[in-house]
Amino acid sequence: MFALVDGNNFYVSCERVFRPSLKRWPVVVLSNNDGCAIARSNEAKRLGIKMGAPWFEIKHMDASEGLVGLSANFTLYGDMSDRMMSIAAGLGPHQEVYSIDESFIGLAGVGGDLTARARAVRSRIEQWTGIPTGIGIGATKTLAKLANHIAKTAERKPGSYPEALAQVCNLSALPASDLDAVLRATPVGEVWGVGRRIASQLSDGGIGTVLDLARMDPATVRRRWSVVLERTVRELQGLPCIALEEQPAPKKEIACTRSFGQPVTDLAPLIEAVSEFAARAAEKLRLQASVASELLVFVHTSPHRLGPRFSQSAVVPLRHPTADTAALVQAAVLGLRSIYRPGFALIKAGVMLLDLVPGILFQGELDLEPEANRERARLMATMDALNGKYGKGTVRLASTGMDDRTRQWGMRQELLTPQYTTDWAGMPIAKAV
DNA sequence: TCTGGGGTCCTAGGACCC
DNA sequence: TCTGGGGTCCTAGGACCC
Repeated sequence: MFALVDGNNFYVSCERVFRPSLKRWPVVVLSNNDGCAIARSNEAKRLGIKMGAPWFEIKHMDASEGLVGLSANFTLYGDMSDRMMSIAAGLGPHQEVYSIDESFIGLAGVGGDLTARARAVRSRIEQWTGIPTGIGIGATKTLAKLANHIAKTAERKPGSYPEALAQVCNLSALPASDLDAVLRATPVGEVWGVGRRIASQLSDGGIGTVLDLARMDPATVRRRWSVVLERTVRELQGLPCIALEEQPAPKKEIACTRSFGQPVTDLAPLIEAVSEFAARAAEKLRLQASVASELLVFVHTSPHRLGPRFSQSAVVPLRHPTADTAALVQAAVLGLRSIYRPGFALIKAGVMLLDLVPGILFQGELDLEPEANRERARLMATMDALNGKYGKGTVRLASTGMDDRTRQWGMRQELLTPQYTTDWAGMPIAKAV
C-alpha cells in the first residue's frame, strides 16, 4: 500500500504562508526570467489561466481581476519542501521524495485506519508549515497518484467526486462499485504515465476513462504501445510494478541552462554566463560525488522571435573525468568559442555534464599526479564548504563575473519575494498595530 | 517588448562483430 | 541463378514526469 502526499499549488502556497493577504486572490508564480506561469492558485485556474501561460499575455488581469504575479523564489520553496517532507515521513516507515512538492510513502506494516492516519498527517503539515496538501492512498504508486488527483479535484470542484474523498482519498477502502464509478468519472489523461500524446491515441480507440484503461488487456497494450504503458495498466489493476525508491539514484546527467534577461550578442558576456553555468553544474556534480567525462555547451536565439536564427552545441570530451570547477569551466569556454558566431541575438545558453561516473572509481587510477589532484579536490571541498556557509557565489572563479549587478545576461526577477526562511535579511517581522 | 528548467526511460535502426 | 544467423553497442528521437 502506498500514499502520495502532494502540496496544493505548492509554490503559491509557500508564498501565501508569508503573505496571507494573497489568500483568496488569483496568484501565479512565474518561471525564471518571469516568462510564464508555472504555478497557479485555484482562483487563477478559475480565471482560465493555463499552465505555462506567458506572463505578458495574462498580466493585464492584474487590474481587472486582481491577479498577482510573483517571480519564482526557489530558495524559499526548497526550504518549505524540506519541512513538509519531514512531517509527511511520519505517515509510514518508507518515503520516496519524488519532487519538490510530492512524496510517496510506503505503508507496508502500518495498521489501523489509514484514512484517519492520513487526515492527521495532513492537518499536522498544514498546522506546522501552513501548506495545504492532498493525500491519495492506493495499492500501487499509480493508484496512489490517481487517488491524490481525486482528493485535490474533489476539494477544488465540489460535485466532481463524492465529498468524502476530498483532501484525503483512500481508493483501497472503496467498495468495488464505488471504485468503478470514480474511475469512470476520471479522464484517462489524468493517469500518471499517460501524457497528451497517448491520451489522444487512447481516446481515438474508444478508451476515454481510467476505467476503460484499467480493463484493457496488458499484452495488447504492450503490443500497440510499449512496456511502459503495460506497467501502468497493471498498476491500475492493483499489481505493483513500480517500486518505492528511498535513496535517489545518482543523476546520469546534470544540466544548468538559463534564458537571459535580455538578448546577448557579444562573446564576453556569453563566456561569463557559460562559466557560471559550468560552475553551478560542477557544484551539483560534487554533491553526488560523481565525475563527468564529457561536457556539452549550447546557445540559441529565440524560437519565438523573427530575425536570424542560430542554434548550435558542442560536446567537449574531458581528458580525465573530473569534477573540478576550473577544468569544467575551461572546457565549457573552449566549446563556446568553437560554436560562437557574432551577430545573433542569443536568448539562452546552457551547460550539460554527461557520461557521469562515481568519483571513487577514478581515485588513484590512471592518475599521474595524485598529489596535485588531491590538492585540487581539497580546494573544491573548501570552496563548497565556504559557499555552503556564507551563501552561493561567495568564492568563485573570476571568469564567472565579478559582480552580479553588472551581468547583462542576468535573469529578470522583478517580482521576487524575500527569502523568509533562509536569510536573516528576509526574516518577516510581526508588528503590533 | 515579452514564452522555464531539469530530468528519465524506451525503442528503432544502424554499425559492427563473429 | 544464388547471399545466414545471432548478437552487442550506440545514437537519435519520442514520450513522459514535475
